[in-house]
Amino acid sequence: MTDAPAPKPARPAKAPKAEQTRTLILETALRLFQERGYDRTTMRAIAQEAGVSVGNAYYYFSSKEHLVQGFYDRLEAEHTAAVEPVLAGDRDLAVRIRDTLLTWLDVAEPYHPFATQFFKNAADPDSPLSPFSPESVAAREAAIAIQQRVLSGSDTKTAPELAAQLPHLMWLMQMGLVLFWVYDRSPGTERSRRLVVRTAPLVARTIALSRFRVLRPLVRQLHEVLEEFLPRTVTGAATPASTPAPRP
Amino acid sequence: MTDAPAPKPARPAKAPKAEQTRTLILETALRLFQERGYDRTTMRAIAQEAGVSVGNAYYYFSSKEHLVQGFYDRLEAEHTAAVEPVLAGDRDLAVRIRDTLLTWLDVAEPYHPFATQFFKNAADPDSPLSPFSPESVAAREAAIAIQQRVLSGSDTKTAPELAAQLPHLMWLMQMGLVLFWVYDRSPGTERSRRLVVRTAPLVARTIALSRFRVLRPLVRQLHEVLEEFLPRTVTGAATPASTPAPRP
DNA sequence: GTCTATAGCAAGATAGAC
DNA sequence: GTCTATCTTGCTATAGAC
Repeated sequence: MTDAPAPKPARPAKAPKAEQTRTLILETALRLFQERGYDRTTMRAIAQEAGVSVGNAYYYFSSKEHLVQGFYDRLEAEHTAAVEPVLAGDRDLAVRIRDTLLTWLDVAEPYHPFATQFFKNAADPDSPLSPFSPESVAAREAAIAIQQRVLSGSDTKTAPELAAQLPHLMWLMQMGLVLFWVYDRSPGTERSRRLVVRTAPLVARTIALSRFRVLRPLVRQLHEVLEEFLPRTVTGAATPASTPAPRP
Repeated sequence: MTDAPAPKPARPAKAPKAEQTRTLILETALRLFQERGYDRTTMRAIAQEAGVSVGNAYYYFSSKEHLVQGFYDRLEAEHTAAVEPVLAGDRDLAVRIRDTLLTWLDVAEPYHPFATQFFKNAADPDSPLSPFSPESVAAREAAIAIQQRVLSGSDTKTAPELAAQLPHLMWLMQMGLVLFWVYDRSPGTERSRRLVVRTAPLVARTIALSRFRVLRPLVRQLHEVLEEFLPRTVTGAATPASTPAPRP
């Protein structure tokens, strides 16, 4: 292979200049968000700081919210990377749950000041930033996949009925933690960490207990409720034809 | 006493004119919210429709959000009234939980279209509309008090350790339902109703089971976590000196 | 296809006069 | 307490340069 010195790359991921501008705008926005907070960062300021026109910023990101989606994806990617040692480590379920969530708190920590500010947009059902929105499918599925590995890599056996639903359920719990974290004003979000440390064993124990005889009818009932109300169990593979009727 | 014909009233609840203007603005706003939705109701429109200036509207309500607080309080009052027969009725816990929540859904139903629009503001920790904000204490305590009556009026005995915390916990669950309801796009929010019907027996059963031997350590652990993380157990009466350190 | 410049709208919020 | 005028900012639109 002769190495081509030409600056003309065979097949750039996108037009290189465009991608560059796009990244520049995103980076600038994220930086300003972190410096001044979401609300106090105007589109004008982002454009100016990035050295582009307002129109150009809107050319790449059709709204201020869409800029945040970039942050969203980055956070998920960072967590996925950072949590790897945990998933490959200890097999004790309580430890795995705890460390997975603590890792998320670590990764998210630097963004806490401005995350709280745009969180309200994430809570809007109509916003693309909502964790339940179609735009967030990728990040959501990645997060659920992590929970699945938390479970499957542990030495705890789960009630077979719940196996397929537990990762999704645990993701919901994680959303609860995010909610708590957003409201958490303690220094270093110490309270959120403490909540995780205290709750993880509780959750692990509950999962383990779900195989107990006495709890069988309860678990069965829970299974049915989840079956009906969870959007759809993880990764289309499992549970082929269990929904009574497809919702249009 | 000579009756003074002067327009100077002895001690009106507030300056009468002021109170009148305030109420007028609030009623107008609530009406417009219901007619057009939250976002599409401008402060200009509210002011115009109420026959006052924009500045005047802001004199009484320092932001658009503060206008919604009025709605908040009204909803809580309506629920309190409507739920009375339920609280005085059947002693079966599952039934009480179910009907209390169904009643809430009934009361809230007319507001669903615009409630979803301002919900995002309620999710902002810094907003006075947040259910956890100081401004919402009144509505929150009222809601928790209802849950307390749901429990105390039932024939189910609860684990003594959890007794003081359960109402608060059930209120949290109710907040979860509200979240689901906000996202619920099914006709007549039928899915929310179904969720209540399916979940209420599950919750009642879990509460009943909490007295079981096997679950004792779990319940104890749960108690400790709640003790630490619930803002403070209902109505200052109970649990006098259990917090480790008062947060400033 | 990428980008600038600029003008303008809508709507939340504020200042200061009366 | 109330008003008018003004500011701010997210967002759109257009016309045109490269």
